Amino acid sequence: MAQQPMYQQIAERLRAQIESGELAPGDQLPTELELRDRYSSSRNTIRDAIKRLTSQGLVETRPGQGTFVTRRIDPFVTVLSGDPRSAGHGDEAVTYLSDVSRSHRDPRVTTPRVEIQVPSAEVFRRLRVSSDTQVVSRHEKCYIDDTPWSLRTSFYPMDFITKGATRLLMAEDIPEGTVRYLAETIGVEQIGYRDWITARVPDTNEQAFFGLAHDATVFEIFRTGFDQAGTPLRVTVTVWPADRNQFIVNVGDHLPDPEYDVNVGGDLPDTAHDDKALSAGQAMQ
Amino acid sequence: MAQQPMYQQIAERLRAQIESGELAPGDQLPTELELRDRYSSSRNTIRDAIKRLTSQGLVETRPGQGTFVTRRIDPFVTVLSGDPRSAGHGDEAVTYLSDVSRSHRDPRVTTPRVEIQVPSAEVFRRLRVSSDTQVVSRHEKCYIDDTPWSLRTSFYPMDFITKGATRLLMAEDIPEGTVRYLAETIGVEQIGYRDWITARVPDTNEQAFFGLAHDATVFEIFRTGFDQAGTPLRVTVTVWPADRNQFIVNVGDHLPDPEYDVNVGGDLPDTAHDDKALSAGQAMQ
DNA sequence: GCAAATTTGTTCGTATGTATT
DNA sequence: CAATACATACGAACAAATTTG
Repeated sequence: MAQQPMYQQIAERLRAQIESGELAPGDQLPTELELRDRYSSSRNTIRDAIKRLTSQGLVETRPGQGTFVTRRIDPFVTVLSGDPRSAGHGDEAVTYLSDVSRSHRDPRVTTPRVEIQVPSAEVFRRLRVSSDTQVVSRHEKCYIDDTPWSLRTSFYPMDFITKGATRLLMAEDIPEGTVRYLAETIGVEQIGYRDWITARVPDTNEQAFFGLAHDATVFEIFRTGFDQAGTPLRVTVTVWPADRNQFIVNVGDHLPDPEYDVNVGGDLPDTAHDDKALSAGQAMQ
Repeated sequence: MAQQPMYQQIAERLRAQIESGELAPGDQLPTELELRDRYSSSRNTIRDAIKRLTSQGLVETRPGQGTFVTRRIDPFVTVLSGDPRSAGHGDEAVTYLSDVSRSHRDPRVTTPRVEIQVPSAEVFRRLRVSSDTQVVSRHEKCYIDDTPWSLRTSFYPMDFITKGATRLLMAEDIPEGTVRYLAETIGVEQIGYRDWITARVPDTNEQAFFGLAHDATVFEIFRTGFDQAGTPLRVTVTVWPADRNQFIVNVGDHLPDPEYDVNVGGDLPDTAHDDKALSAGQAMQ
């Protein structure tokens, strides 16, 4: 029976203190030197233990300051199953997990940055243009309450411009939504869309914008809009940090309000994931 | 202009070799001692570099053997937007990214492990039972081609049993599906469901079952089924490793086949995420 | 505004343990 | 059993970021 390495044991003991509430969100952990003395080990072993907690999002370290128990953000909950004929990205309904903070939320989107470019393989496949074709891209940064929320880039075929949808090229918001604008201007109507959901680590830009560690997780959702002929009219790629975003898909009509799922039990759940209870339900046979 | 630390520079150089194909999937990297000599650093610095690549899923190390470029699994693609009246978890359509391997796929589900238990907070809130209520749980392990694919646990209210749906307690598959069984036996019909999508790190059981590192990512999807009265009739929690699973949500009718999104360009895309091309589209202003 | 103290980040060296071939 | 390769652990020194006096 091999015993666990020291740094994992220390990580477990610190984790227990965090999950028991002995170390509350926002609290500073003892310094590395204090922990070294407390656990009679070396500073490097303590650092290995803290790295484990960091990569699981339980703590975050700030150079020159210390290590702190992560304050979890009340997650933003986005409904992906919207109106097939109108929904662009940005038109999604956003719900919140807790009642208390709902009224304080303030979504904000930057003015789009417009580019003519040759898109990535993932995009041109979905837009069904050949790999050396230029397209129009519109890139926006989304915030809620000044917290970086998502990065969104939409791609449109170039011939929408030549057909008259010239406002796609303007670096300004299209208040009525690009879907309606395309319908009114060049008669291209969206009859539905498909979301393709993946997860990966953030690249350097995303780390900087969202303030994420290099080993954090982001959702990357590809939304392809289709017209009457089943032709893609748009591909929107949105990147969302997994530490502050969740998604809902409703299938069928007349479902109860999602918020009803949340607060019925009375108190809010722990902000941390309830690994223990779930593990009990899913223990190996 | 601060220069990057050595271990990050080395990680970048190794990453470049991997993404250029100079180091192909499955290839062994030079040993830590060889890399130490090649980059004139210490073994610990090399190990820090490799840790970065490991946490991003680019390489995996095997004690006693070496470090190898990750072979990416051809992802399993699951459609979440199914038939509102019938879909349980397990009835989803599964698509595959590449044509070549499609015919070789062989999904398999274990015999359910049935328990009477008090569920986690996340579950009892969604099932709308009070926090000390017992429910029936049915837990299954799902494989595709003998690759661990997902862990699924469904929770049903206890009074379904007393009303006559006793097969929920049997540790055996319900071939027609539990949704139809409940409709035929006790007249509880599902009119729709809601999926709630989150991502987190795997717990110890999940690491062991899926063969994941402690800092990998799993999707956790809560599916709540609702009956005619808008009452939850079932909550299914499914855990899917992010390295081998993607999801599709179709909104609107008559969308083209998802597979059409994939192979039109001819060749398959790189198995690695195309960070570069996307970053170019999303660079900071 | 500056210097000192504190705290984490990086890098090296070394030794020993464990897994695999 | 021996050789190889990664894993753990300790110690040390200096760098960089932040706070404090």
